[in-house]
Amino acid sequence: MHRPEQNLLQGLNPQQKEAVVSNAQQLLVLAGAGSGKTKVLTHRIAWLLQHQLAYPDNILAVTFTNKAAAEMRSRIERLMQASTIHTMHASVHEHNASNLSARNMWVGTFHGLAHRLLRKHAEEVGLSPDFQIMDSQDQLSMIKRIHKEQSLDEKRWQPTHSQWFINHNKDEGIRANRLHDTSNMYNQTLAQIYLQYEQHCRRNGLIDFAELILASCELIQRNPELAEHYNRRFQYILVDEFQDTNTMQYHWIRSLARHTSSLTIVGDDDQSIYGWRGARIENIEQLHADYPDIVLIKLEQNYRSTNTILEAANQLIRHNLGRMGKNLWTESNQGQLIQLYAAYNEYDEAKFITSNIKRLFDQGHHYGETAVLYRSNAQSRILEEALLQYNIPYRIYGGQRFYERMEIKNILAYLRLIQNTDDDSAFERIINVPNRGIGEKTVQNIRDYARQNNSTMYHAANLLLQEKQLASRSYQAIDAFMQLIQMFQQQLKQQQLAAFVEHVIKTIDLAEHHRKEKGEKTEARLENLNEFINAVAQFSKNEQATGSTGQQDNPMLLHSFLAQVSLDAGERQAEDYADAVQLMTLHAAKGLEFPYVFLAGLEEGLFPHAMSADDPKKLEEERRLCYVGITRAMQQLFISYAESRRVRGNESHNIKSRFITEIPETCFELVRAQRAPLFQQRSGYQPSYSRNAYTKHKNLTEQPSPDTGFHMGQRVKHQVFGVGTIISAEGQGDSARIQVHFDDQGSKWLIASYAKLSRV
DNA sequence: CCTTTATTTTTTTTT
DNA sequence: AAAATAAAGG
Repeated sequence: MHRPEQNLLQGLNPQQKEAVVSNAQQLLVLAGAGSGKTKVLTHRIAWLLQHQLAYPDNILAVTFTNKAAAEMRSRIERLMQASTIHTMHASVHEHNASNLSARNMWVGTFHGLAHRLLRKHAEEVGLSPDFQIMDSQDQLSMIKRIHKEQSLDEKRWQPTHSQWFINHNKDEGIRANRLHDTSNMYNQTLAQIYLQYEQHCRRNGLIDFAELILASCELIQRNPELAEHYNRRFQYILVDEFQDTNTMQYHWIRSLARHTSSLTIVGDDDQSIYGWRGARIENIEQLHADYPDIVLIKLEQNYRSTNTILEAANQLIRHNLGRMGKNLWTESNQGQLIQLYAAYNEYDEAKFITSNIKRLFDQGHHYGETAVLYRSNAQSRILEEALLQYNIPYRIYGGQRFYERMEIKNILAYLRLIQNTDDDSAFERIINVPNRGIGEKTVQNIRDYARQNNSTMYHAANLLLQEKQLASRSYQAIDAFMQLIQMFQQQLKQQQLAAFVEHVIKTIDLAEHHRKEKGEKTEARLENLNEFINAVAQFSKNEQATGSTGQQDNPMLLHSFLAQVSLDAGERQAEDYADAVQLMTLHAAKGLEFPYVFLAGLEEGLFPHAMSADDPKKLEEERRLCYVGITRAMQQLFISYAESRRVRGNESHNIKSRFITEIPETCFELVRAQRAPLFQQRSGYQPSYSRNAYTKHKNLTEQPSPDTGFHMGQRVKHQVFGVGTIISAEGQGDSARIQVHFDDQGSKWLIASYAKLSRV
């Protein structure tokens, strides 16, 4: 029989062990990609429990994504079941067994946990007890409304900029009333918008993401007793992905930890990729300043990738300055070289990727072993088309999320308005969905009236009805709408929540509404609505099982459902278990690993993105993003770039990404055209359907080639440069270029259609 | 006030 | 290329 310690420490390397058992008051674990950081975190928690250094409710573990939080929770639960923690504790504290449930542990995202704090103490920070969370879309619509109210010039004052301004200040802990720089009109106006925004939020009972963190910080700061309470409770605070924390999140940790709690910080400065969202890589340095005695442990042994992949990653990231310094190593074998493919265009790239996936599948691999990673979501469409054509099952993460779909946002807005009539975003969104004859002018009326009376739009609409200052058509329409909402409010209590939601959808006849709109999305929309009802049913079931809500308290149930929805963007659960290729952005890929990884679109302007080109700091973040991408791969990595690509409707030509050249050539194996010929000389006649690049490309590679094409390695003669050998070629049609190494003149790129080469 | 059509904008990543 | 917004016509 194993001693319990062996269960938890078995298979760990010395550094990992040290991190798991450390009794340092502050511990910083710099954990490279694939070095087993989640393992260390979960095992450390299990270790603390096992040795009775902590009960579950003494532990606070913070991550960034819901996925990571769920993963951590389930791994801890598995460890607790496997080891003898439960029995050991139970024998000592039989009377207190309920404390031992993992449920008492606070494991979650920053936003999720902050939300939990605020729910418990809403009044103390002046929040309405039934406040709701708005996502960035809702936030933007509120800001647009404010801009309209202030009648700001739409060209000069962009709502998105105001949004950035507000969020940025909140992330730094600055409230509107602290903005004293009124030296110029510009700052004055922004401060004014911010102030207005805060008022609107309060009036509507809404808070945004940044507010969750900021308000809970203020809560702790202003209430020494509460601070004391949570301080004593959370004796062990563990933070994952620390490099992605922003100023307020770090503050949040500090205010909960003070000096009495033990801090375990895990992070990797090389994987900081959320600077654009306020993340401060400097927080790692700040940590040393704030806690001089902090113990540093580096995890540098990688258990994930082959030596080749690791070498590429190491060499790439060396181009960043001011790193904390870390060099990953592995005992694994060399592995295969990185396959580098220069595609003509994005379709050719997609074909390269799909045909390799197909090949891997034919060799007996599962589709699920493969991931395709890209810089921006827009790239997924072409890949998707190609995968469909090859009949390869795939799953796309991110992009259009479930709860962000229009039809879902609409039904959510109904539910939000039913739950809280002060929610102006919800009110505006659905007052005329489906069409009930309330046009822009009437809405503007309500908006103005609300502003005059400092009230919410729902309230203003009621006032307008009472005062009968409306044209009879609008009067009837608004009256009907208000009665509809009131009726729903009463019916909410009379049936199961899911049934109620179904009832709402039926009553307002969203099915008919979506049938009327053009396009072929109707079916999908209705399916999504059904899925939404299922989600509600599922949620109700879970809530009732955990007993946190009374059985028949529908308003409460609806309230917590809405809160959950805004915090959890809603990954599609459907087809979760199907064997499918995984498509996602590089950001979404962090923390994951796959045997086979394709990095697509490594072109200057796309990756690194043009937005980052002029700022060295941003460029370094792009490089870290690339580093993250490379280190996702376990067995083999494929990198591709396209010579030309359609961006926002028009074609653009880009050179290959600097990141490719920063990786040693010895790591690569260049993939040339998969089938001869390399390219075709443009013929005089172009059939009309060849405007579709995909069709064109298909013709190019799948039909036997006419003899007019040139081949790699072929000897050719140029009128000026003389005789040479074809060493490379790119593009097709007009843009087809070839690189010829001339015997006397060296290598030159030539446009195939102009060069007038003759065969030797 | 609604529907259809023309025009303009889009900035990349997400809790 | 798609989505959001503006303008026109009914």
